[in-house]
Amino acid sequence: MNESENIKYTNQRVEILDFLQNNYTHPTVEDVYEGVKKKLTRISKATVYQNLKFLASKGLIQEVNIKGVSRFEPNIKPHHHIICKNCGSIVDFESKELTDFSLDLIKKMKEFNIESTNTNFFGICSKCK
Amino acid sequence: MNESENIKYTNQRVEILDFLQNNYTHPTVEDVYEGVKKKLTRISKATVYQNLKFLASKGLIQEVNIKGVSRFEPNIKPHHHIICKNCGSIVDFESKELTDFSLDLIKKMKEFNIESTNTNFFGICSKCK
DNA sequence: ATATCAAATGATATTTAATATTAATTATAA
DNA sequence: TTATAATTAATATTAAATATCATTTGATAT
Repeated sequence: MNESENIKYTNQRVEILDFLQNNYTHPTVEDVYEGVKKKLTRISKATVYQNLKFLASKGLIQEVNIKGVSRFEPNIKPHHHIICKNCGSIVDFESKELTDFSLDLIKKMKEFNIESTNTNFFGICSKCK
Repeated sequence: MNESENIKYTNQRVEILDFLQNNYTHPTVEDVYEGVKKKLTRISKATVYQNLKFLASKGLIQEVNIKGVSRFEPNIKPHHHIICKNCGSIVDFESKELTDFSLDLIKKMKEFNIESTNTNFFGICSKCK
């Protein structure tokens, strides 16, 4: 983190960030809460909510909403998601090519000031088929 | 609708479908409820929920989840969305080119059986900037 | 035209995700 | 070490969505 920003490194915050940086399954708040509780048994779910929002606002993690629920991931590079319609599992798909293609296509849209783009792919994963 | 499927055309269902087919603002359930209530004053919100789900399952409308809330639209062709980060307004972006490009890119992903794709563009709309 | 019956409705209760409030606690910098 | 601003934890509240179920309705066969 950026020392000029005066960020407090509390135990809770460190554990939440650590949990997420070792987890590429796109966990929900509930998942993070359950995971972190193993080390910090007295942590409150509100703290998990607050810190996930906070860490995302600082750009240290990324929030992604899938089918109405927020999920969090350590991969902060622009990327896309492949989502299983059946089990809901999510896999990252990094493709600068796709991001660039999308942004290039949208340039003609003068009314909107486009800043970012992301593509979701829906299908059936190998486990489910 | 498909007559072989034995679908009941209730007043409520017809009004909900009609409301949506004249509305390209991607209304929420609440929006649809408020809109339809003008004609069917005694309609229940549960009925709106049920019918929107039903109509989407029949492919007559499309459900899209933006920032955690479900929205519904009459445009059932594959398309993409441009979303204002500030006011939340949503504009359709039809581009077979982008859909095809995306699907073509993902073909190498043998584990997943990809069926569809959609891209969200985030930015600031003309009103907000 | 009427009876039948599965489907749909509406009212309400419940669940779930997320946010808000606030007193007590804690991390940092002076 | 102290001051103080941020953070925590517990709880309350809100909002979206789903579940339940008695009653009603619409399509079909007669």
